[in-house]
Amino acid sequence: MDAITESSKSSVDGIIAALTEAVHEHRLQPGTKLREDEVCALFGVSRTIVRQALRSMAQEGLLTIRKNKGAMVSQPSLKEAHEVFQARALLEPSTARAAAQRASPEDIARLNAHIENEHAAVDRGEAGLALKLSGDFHLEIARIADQQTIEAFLRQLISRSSLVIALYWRRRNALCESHAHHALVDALASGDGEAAEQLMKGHLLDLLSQLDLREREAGPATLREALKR
Amino acid sequence: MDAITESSKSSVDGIIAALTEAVHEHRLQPGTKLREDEVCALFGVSRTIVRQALRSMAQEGLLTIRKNKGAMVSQPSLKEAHEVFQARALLEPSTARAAAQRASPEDIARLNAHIENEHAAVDRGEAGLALKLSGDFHLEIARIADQQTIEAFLRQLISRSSLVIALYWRRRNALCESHAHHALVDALASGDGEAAEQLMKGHLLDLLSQLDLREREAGPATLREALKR
DNA sequence: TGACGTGGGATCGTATACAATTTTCGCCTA
DNA sequence: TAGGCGAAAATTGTATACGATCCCACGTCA
Repeated sequence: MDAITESSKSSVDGIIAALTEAVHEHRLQPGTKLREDEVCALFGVSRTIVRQALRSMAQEGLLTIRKNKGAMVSQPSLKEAHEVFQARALLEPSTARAAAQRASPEDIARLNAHIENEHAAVDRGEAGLALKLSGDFHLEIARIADQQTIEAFLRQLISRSSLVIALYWRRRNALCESHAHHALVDALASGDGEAAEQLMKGHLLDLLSQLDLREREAGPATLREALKR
Repeated sequence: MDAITESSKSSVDGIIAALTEAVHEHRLQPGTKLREDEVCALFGVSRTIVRQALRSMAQEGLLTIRKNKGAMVSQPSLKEAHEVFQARALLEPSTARAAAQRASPEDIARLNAHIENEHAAVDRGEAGLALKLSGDFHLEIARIADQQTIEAFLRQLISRSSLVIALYWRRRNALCESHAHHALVDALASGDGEAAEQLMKGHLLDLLSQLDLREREAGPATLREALKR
């Protein structure tokens, strides 16, 4: 975790933003422990502020706090991973449909700029940044749909998707989903809600298929079992 | 706010539970201000704990906190009210379908007991309690579907529905939705997912139709306008 | 030598003290 | 008497102090 020096409206929000970004970009891996004093030193605030930030992120599912054990980046189970993508499958397609109805030329321009940035990040080999931008793309669609409630849920689901991807991503190279994003923008630009809904549904299924969510066979139950040659 | 004396696993969780229940039962109305010291005195804890509880509830949308102004029970706008029910319409029908596949006899018994309690509360004229139980019924279905992620979202949406109902409910007497709940249980008991999904969809539309979510015409813009006879 | 217990350091949980901001109310003036 | 100014009270925001719990290493004893 590098030195982070930023000024924000609220110290708490700033810490949340910085830590969340680090998780989204996979600079903070699932399982990483976040000691309060350490975060205090990094941001130059008291534990009061840091604890507010950590609790807030825990409520969003990004961190896990166990009593007297501190906070760590969450490690979603297989079941949780499935649930996250099932929830996204319920929310995002119809949101894309609504966005198609409302998208302004400025919105389309912004989305295209987003895709540009994704490409640039991929070209520079910054996979983490590309992943974060990909998430932002999905969020932007909810914003265009003008659905703040769903947008808030989606923000949470996309955050947790980052964790799922960190844990269960199959091939490390291929993150070539910008094709799908491009097709989506086309549908949005032409106001074709039905197409946007179907494309989003397919895109999410595609993402899901690139995860390795098969049940791991449980490791040896006993030490004796583990050592049996 | 009455005296609340309960022991819970965590003080914070206890306060959240008590305050949330009070909001659900409409004993705490939208707009009510919650001063920290007041809550401290009621529960016999320090402000540290109370502030944790208030912030947590604010993140769920139940309270609104403005900097240096304190916390109050949220007053959802018309737009927010629409969004809450739109989100429920996306999540609940398919959750009911999933629940129909998984419901055990014990689950059905529990749901029927729920409906009994609702009836009893209505008979005793405790409208607030009946409303809370009605919300719990919907949550129970998500629990049966074994979808913890969606259940968490639904918990939030149902909480906020309580606020919407407090603000926009049309007739104060008729809360006769137990018919709908009964039909839903029948569908769940017979494992008919399709029927459960449709019933839930209809039930939510029915609820929505009982709200008065028409746009209020804006009041006179100027004082002069307001005084014009 | 290894298992167990114990002490100290590290870390988290809660309460309190202090600072900043807002609200209230009395007083003065036009 | 209405309005505005200002000081004090009330309330929230942040930091710090203290207590509880956990973790690890060291030492003792079989």
